[in-house]
Amino acid sequence: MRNPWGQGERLRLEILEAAARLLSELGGEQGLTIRGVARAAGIAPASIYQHFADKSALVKGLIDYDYEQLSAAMSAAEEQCPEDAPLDRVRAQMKAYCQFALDSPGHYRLMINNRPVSRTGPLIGIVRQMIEGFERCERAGVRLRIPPQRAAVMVFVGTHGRVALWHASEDPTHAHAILDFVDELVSLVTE
Amino acid sequence: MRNPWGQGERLRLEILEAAARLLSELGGEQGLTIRGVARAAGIAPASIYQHFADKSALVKGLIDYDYEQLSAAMSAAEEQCPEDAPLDRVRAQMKAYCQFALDSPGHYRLMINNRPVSRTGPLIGIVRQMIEGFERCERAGVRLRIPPQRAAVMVFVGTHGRVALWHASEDPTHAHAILDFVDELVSLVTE
DNA sequence: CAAGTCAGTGAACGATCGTTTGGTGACTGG
DNA sequence: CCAGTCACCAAACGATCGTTCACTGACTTG
Repeated sequence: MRNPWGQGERLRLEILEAAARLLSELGGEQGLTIRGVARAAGIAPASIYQHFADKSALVKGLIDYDYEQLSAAMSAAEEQCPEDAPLDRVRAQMKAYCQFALDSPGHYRLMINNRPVSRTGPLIGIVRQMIEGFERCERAGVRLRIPPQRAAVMVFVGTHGRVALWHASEDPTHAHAILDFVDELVSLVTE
Repeated sequence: MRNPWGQGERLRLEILEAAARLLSELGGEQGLTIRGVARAAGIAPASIYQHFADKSALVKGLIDYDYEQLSAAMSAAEEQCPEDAPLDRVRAQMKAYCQFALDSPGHYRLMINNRPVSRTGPLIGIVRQMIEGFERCERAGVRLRIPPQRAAVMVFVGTHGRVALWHASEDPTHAHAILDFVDELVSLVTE
């Protein structure tokens, strides 16, 4: 008997990567089909079902895959900032969030719209990360106009709104405008 | 020859209203089909094509219909506020915007996602309305922390972000939380 | 009354989708 | 070598979709 975790798991990942590639090309979940993913992965549609129970399982796997990428990007951006500049760390985190949304609009929309924003979902984890960031700011002496929880929600929600409208735009302004918006949001919640 | 603008235009409206009803029930454009609209309107699917060239024309008509409703609701809310309280007028406008998005999530998402946010689109008109509101505030002596254009964009974008996340939530908090968020946004851009 | 116009319809076409099935070929342990 | 296991696939099924077409019946016009 062959080891089911050797080739098996590797192909599962290859399918997810093919799905991610396809979603990036499509720019939306319209057209993200079993047949399309199979074509992108170079296998037969029926083979998908060897690794995923059904389409919703594949989409769920893809979303988990994407959240890992986003979370890693945000952590990396944070750790690239000096420890003694907590506000810069918050800004860097949020800008990494934006960069992901700008680079992969299809993925971003899929994550937001196809995964209920529950109190235990991955999005809430990101917000909590932001809250901790603002709490560190306050402890470091940064004056906030509102409590750190509210500041984090405000910056996060505002950023999401800006990114969502950018996605809906037919004439996307340059990315730096979205990143500047993050700075503007942060400066609004600080004194 | 019968007058083509008698029964004809009336049935066009009935189809649009049936489509609006269906979209409200569905909660999303998934399932908003020619066949479904025809069933909701009590006619045959083929009859739709007597009034709309194709499905995209019907959707476009529905979106226009929705923007009229939203714009009217915002204007009505504004005019219900006293003339000498410009900040309250801005708040009332934005809350009417929220109320529409909360009452008709399917319509709201359709409007945002299926109509490119161009410099001449209906959404920009709403933003412009907000800008004028904040300019009136400034002339009336209200102190803003940022220029009125930026304040309007900030409040509008933040509100959209909050509403969009509410739509994605599986456990929708009560509507007043979203309306409070508008107040919080306004208080952030004022001194 | 006859001719013409037009909204409305039932039935079908072609495409696309998720999913299932039965079989094939490569590889395994004994 | 042989029986067993498993990944993989071609083909098909059933459903749903947008759209087209030939036809009908009611109405208007002359």
